Amino acid sequence: MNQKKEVTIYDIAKALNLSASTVSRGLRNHPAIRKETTRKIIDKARAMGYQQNTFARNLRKNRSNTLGVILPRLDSSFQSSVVAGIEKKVNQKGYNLIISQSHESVEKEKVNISTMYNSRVEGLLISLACDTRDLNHLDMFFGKGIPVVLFDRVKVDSHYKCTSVVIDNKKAGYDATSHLIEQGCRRIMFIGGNLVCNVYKERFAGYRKALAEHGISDDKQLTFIDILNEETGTFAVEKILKMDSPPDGIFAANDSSAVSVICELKQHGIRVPEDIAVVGFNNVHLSRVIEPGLTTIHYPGREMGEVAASTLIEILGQDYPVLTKTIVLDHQLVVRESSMKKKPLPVAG
Amino acid sequence: MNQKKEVTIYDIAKALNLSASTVSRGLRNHPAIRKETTRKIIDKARAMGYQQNTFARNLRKNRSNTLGVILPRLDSSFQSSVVAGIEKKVNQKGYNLIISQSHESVEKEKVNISTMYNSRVEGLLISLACDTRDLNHLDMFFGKGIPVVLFDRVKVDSHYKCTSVVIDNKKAGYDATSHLIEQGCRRIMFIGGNLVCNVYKERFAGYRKALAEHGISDDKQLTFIDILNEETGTFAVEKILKMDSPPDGIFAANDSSAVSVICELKQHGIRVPEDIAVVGFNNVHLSRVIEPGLTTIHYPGREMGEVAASTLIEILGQDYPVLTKTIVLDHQLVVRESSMKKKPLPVAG
DNA sequence: TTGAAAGCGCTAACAA
DNA sequence: TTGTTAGCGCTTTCAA
Repeated sequence: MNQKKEVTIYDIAKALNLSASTVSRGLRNHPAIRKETTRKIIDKARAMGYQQNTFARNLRKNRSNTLGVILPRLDSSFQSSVVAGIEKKVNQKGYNLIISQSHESVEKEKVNISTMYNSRVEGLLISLACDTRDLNHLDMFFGKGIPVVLFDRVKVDSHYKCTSVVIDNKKAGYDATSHLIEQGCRRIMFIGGNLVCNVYKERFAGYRKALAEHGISDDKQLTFIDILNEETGTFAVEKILKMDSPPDGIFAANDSSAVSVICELKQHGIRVPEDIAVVGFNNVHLSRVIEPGLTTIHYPGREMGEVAASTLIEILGQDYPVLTKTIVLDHQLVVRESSMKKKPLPVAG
Repeated sequence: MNQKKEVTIYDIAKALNLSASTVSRGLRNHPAIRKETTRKIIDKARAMGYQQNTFARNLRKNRSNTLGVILPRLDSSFQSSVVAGIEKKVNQKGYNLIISQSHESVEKEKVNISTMYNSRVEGLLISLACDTRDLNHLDMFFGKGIPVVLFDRVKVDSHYKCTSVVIDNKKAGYDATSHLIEQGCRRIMFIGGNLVCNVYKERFAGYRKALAEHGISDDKQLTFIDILNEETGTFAVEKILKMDSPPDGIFAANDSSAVSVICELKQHGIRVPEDIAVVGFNNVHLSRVIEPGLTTIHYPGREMGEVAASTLIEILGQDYPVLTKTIVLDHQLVVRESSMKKKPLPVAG
């Protein structure tokens, strides 16, 4: 396929009886070229169907004009909204974007990082796989001074200089748990993902802090760690059913697990929130649709993507950028029926 | 940033007292090079931190090793699962992937197409914006023989040669509507998006065919065309409430609108399925969570992405590829409670 | 205001 | 089995 010879600046030069350098300048609107000449060059280029050869340009200028994103999975409603935000910003600023998924595995993540490096991305946006324990595999980027911006799933490591965009997960976990306590819950179960991952670790820390502050002793039995997805509920509820003294509240570290827990509880005739109140995390669309409506932490995915992308692009434009900034976005507790033990049920929000 | 001089094959050649071409060959495991030499070259390259320069290689070989995807939006649970499938396959085959969103606008789509073209993608995967009326803006690709694979939102145009991956939307619309008729519905409302878009147009055609076959005259009042999203229900139900003889069934051309319709109906005390039965389209996770469970058309997003990507890569590998193939994936009607007027409600599936 | 020439790093045809 | 050489298309320095 794709045989036809490309039109080059030499072809344009010949057609116009100019030199290639003049054409090159004209095409980029160089001030040293006479307006008329520039005009002629651009017209001719269009007429001949000229298309600039990015490789030659990049080779010459040693720039790729491309940014990379690596994230655990694209088919997650939260993560895809983050990428949507990233893509929008990056595109706006005239960069290209290459994307890959780590499928929640450090090993795949390493491969992706190499690929990005070899593609000579000028900057990298990354949300870590849940089993990533350190940032060593990003060494090649740090070593060459290619800026890396971590978002959402980050790792703080004083050794490496990079920017992060996050929310205050500990505070959010604290807010969620405190809300359950205010609603009268005393035995609150935590359902979370791999604690190697900052988001779950911190949400868990916030949960424990809230319990401690209210003098509630924390019962190991009430900690349930697993992969969080649409099946989490099956296993979590199975565990609950076997307990001598079951929980009266659940804080699940993401919405899909929270929703699956609610579905499963309902199937076993356990009432939500009367028997067990539930709070989730993320405020995905689902949480407004399920009955009872899911109380959850709202958390701006699209915005997080836009901020991460803007920050990276900003760094790229600076000669002496600050590389260790941490940007913390706001979160809010959105109260719906799934946690309202006290007041009469309001209309779904 | 990024000042350090790169290691090139010349540096390796010098260090090893070889020529650059030998190094180039060794690096790619060329059979003509002695095993021992190859080994030495590779070791040295690693030791020196050599990183191959893709631009020079691409410039020389006139290949980019990159594929492009353009789709309406990344933050849609269906579309993001398609991209997830695409990314996986493309990555597996060693290509890079660049992605952009048209935000459902032909104009943005045109810009994206140009960018992809300028990035010299070797092939393009595209799901059209809903207001795209023809494929003229893809001319540059066809003209240069760069293969284009359309998926999901396609346009059939005998003028252009390209491959499509779709489902049989008309049949699916027919299936959905027939099911409602079997359940005893006689006044069935169609809720769809812009009919310029093949998926809505065909689902509508299937709907009308089913009505016609059952001798149900079709009432213009029962056709509701709008942007399909989480707010569609508000407007659709508003219309229903004003009708003299309201529908007893609704076929909504995607799940998010179907779900929003159900929520809105319930809020107005209209029972689903008793008063109005509802069928959606896509089988997103949501449809299993809402109550009553949403009857819908299952439609394999991830698989569609994988098939589209594989097809494109296959074409790229052929000297005389067949470019006008249409691949039709299976769909199935998934029956849940939202449409079960007749039988007692089964357990949610 | 324009042109000549060198070179970015790599590959491949041809020669040895 | 290895080396020589030319050139992919562009930008940029230096000269005119």
